[in-house]
Amino acid sequence: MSEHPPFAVAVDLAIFTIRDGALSVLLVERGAEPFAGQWALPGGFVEPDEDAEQAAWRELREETGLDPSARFSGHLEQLRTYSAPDRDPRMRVVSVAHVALAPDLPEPQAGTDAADARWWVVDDLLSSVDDAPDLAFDHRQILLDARERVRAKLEYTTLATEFVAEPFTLPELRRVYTAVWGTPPDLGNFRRKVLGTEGFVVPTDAHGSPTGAGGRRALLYRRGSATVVSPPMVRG
Amino acid sequence: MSEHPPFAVAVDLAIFTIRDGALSVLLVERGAEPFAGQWALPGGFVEPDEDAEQAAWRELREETGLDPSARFSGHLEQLRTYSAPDRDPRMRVVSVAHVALAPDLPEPQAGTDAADARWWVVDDLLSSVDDAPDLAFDHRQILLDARERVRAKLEYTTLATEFVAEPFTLPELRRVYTAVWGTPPDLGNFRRKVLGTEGFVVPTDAHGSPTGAGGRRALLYRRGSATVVSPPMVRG
DNA sequence: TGAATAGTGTCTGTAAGACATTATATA
DNA sequence: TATATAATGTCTTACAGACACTATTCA
Repeated sequence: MSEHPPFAVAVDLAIFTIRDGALSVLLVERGAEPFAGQWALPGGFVEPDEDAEQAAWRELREETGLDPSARFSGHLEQLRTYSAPDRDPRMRVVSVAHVALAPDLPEPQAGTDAADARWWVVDDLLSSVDDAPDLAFDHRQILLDARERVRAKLEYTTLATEFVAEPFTLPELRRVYTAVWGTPPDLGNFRRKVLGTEGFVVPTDAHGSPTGAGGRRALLYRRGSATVVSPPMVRG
Repeated sequence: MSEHPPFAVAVDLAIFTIRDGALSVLLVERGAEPFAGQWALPGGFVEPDEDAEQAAWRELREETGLDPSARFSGHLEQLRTYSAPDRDPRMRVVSVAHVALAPDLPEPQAGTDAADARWWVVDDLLSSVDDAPDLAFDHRQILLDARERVRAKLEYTTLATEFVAEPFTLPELRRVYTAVWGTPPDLGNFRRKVLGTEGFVVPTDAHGSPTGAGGRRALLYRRGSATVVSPPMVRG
């Protein structure tokens, strides 16, 4: 036990957002071996003076091209660590995977060692549609676990509000659940649950913009201070 | 980003059991620096040919002195990874912490580099009672997170059955919840929930042993195939 | 018989499921 | 006006909370 073989420690990120009503994830096309030309979750190595969470924040800023000084609107949390001995053909690398949620980020920029970067519809990636790429490393498994984490957390937390920009309407928030769970929660019951959970959302006195297709204009809300929903919302 | 500084990767284990009605955790007294003489969670370095989970199983067998060939009755799962740059004064070590649950294990044996090993009542360790020791490294934080994981998982999974040896009685199972949550669930409601959840427990036709103090003898059950409890049990 | 423990039954309140209905906007 | 969307209301059912009651064992 006095041995401690050298490892590299990396972070990988599943950065989710809702685009066109679909849960989407940011992938980068690898420019270097291994898996050059294949799509992968963004990530990088942990530096000597930072912990995994700091490294994840740094990668998040780099990959999304956000101003480092700008306050990130969204959520970042550790998912789990992947450590199969052969998960990277070059050497022994353990990856501390993270999940990030954000409202409508700008179109991504290809990073320094990425050939390209773009948003993908998660269900397309995971249900093996025709033109869905194989993901590099064990990133398909990470993405599966990350999606399940997000699905589960929508049930018993207020995390869904991290997917919408403030101020937001309840129909917008409901579309988050629809995208993540694949089926829309009942309109009336959804409103009852959200508005009946103290601190889930706080009302403003303003109305949203016209919907474009006609129809009543929705009221606007901001995030409340509550983080847990008890009893949980249930998946349709 | 082509650098990847060398790290050591370790696993640490919070091994829980119920002893004398109290949630208890196995600690080892460190025999070597750093933190020699202090109490710590058992753990060790990940070997080149194994992943973190395999390393955790190996450490679990070593620390509990179980026959490696014997089937372990219990549960092991990854908790989270701790990676603060200064968490080990010797060098850069990231630790993939795990949680293990087991019914009444035998008294532990001190391992090769541990001066001693014993069970501690978790609440005594975490509420800073007089003779409660400071834990080595960041193990107090790991233990806090591990306890919260166990508390939460009792709510929405059948994990409590991993704390009792088969066959078991419902009063025994109820004492698990009492120990973990600190307050006993209502007797009748507890039975209704457990028996009403398909596959939580399966009845046998046998009765348990006399209680010693008089009283009706409880029926015996085995674990069912269900893993989730929905809607969840709620903490008293 | 009385104390201790295991097990059953019942009333009540809360909240979810499944709708129907009303309100406000645009074309 | 018709249509589309947002918001509210209502009836029913499932289930948890609280607690009373019965059953079985030992001293």
